[in-house]
Amino acid sequence: MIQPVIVGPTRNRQAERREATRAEILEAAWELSRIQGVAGLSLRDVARKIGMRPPSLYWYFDSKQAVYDAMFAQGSRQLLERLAEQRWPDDPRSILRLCAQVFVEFSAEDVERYQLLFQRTIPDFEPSPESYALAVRAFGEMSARFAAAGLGDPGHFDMWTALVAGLSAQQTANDPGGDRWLRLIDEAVDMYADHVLTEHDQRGSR
Amino acid sequence: MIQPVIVGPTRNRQAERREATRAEILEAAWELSRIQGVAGLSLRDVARKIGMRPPSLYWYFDSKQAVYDAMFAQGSRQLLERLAEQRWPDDPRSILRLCAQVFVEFSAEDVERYQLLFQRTIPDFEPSPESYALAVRAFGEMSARFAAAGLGDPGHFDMWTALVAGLSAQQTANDPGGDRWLRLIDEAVDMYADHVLTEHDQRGSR
DNA sequence: GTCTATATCCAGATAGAC
DNA sequence: GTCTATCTGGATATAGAC
Repeated sequence: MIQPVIVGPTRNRQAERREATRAEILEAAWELSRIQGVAGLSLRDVARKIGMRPPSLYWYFDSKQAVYDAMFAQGSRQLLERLAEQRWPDDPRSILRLCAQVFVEFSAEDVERYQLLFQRTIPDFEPSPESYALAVRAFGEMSARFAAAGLGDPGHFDMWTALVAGLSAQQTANDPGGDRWLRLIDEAVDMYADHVLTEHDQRGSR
Repeated sequence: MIQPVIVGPTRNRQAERREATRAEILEAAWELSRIQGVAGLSLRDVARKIGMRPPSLYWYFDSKQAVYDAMFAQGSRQLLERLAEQRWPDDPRSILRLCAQVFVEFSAEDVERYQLLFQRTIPDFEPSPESYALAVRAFGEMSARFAAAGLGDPGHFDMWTALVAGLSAQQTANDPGGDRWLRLIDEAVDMYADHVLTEHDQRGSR
């Protein structure tokens, strides 16, 4: 889904073609990741899948790291889109519920994407600052929704990321394709909301 | 920490020596995993680290998978030990707190062990039934503590695993070596306990 | 038990022709 | 843009001597 950047009135057909092929490469990389795991991805297989020889890929990407980086950026952009296309409610509890649903479902629907974006388990891969900034922006969007719900406390947001990350991790690792943890989303949100939307500080009770 | 199985009065010194070397190999494997990631482990490096040539390892382990499997079993046994050595309180809330502390700290103190045991992200590795049974036993122990606290509902236990897995995942992935999520443990347990220890069913309020 | 030597295969990446 | 040919290095694993 990488869109070519059209800089002026002179559309560059070559650049467009190049971007299209880059997108094709990334699509093949994602498909293979879903079969053999994103950590087990090989450029040879990617090339074969799209009917190319491996060296030709290097005209489109400088290295395997660059492919991973583009995948990381693409995944982050997909999450940003997903967040942007929601009709956000006003009620704080509804905001929390929608936010959790979007994130956990986004995670569960593509385990390898989840792993690449959030688990950081691929040896020697770290996203570039530009790509990482996209992921940060996605969390910034969610955080902004929280602020809109009147939940500005950063500690509360950390607690929330732990909760949705946990549901996502358990769902993807222990019941992939099922809904054993997905169906706990609403209950988890209620638990969190009950904890966080009450005015009185409960820390005294520990 | 693999203990030799002493089958009778005739202690087999050879077998003991063999087990000691196996333990040495595993220790080296863990150390290298902490440097280059458990997914990036190579038997060449393991061999070099203990002053052997790579083929010699095959006298101790049939394959790389067997090494991973032994590491998996070892990690599970460590968690079982950790659970067994606690002095468990009677109060339900205290049980929950101790249980969360043990698990999250166990996860945070060794990211690679956490990844091998719970994230399942190594291409082509699946634990053997025997090793997996150890991990299941560890969760069984925790589940038994829950039952002792009067929390028999399996859905509640799933929610609890999500919560502690989330704290662990966020801590290990986003603040390794720090305590940004570790310090939320008690608050998380309170949140969970408030939710789960109340008698009235809160689902009607959704 | 540990070694040397080797088989087999795969990986990422580059040079340079066309 | 894509290819062939190749470099370089890595991996797991086996055969067989000692």
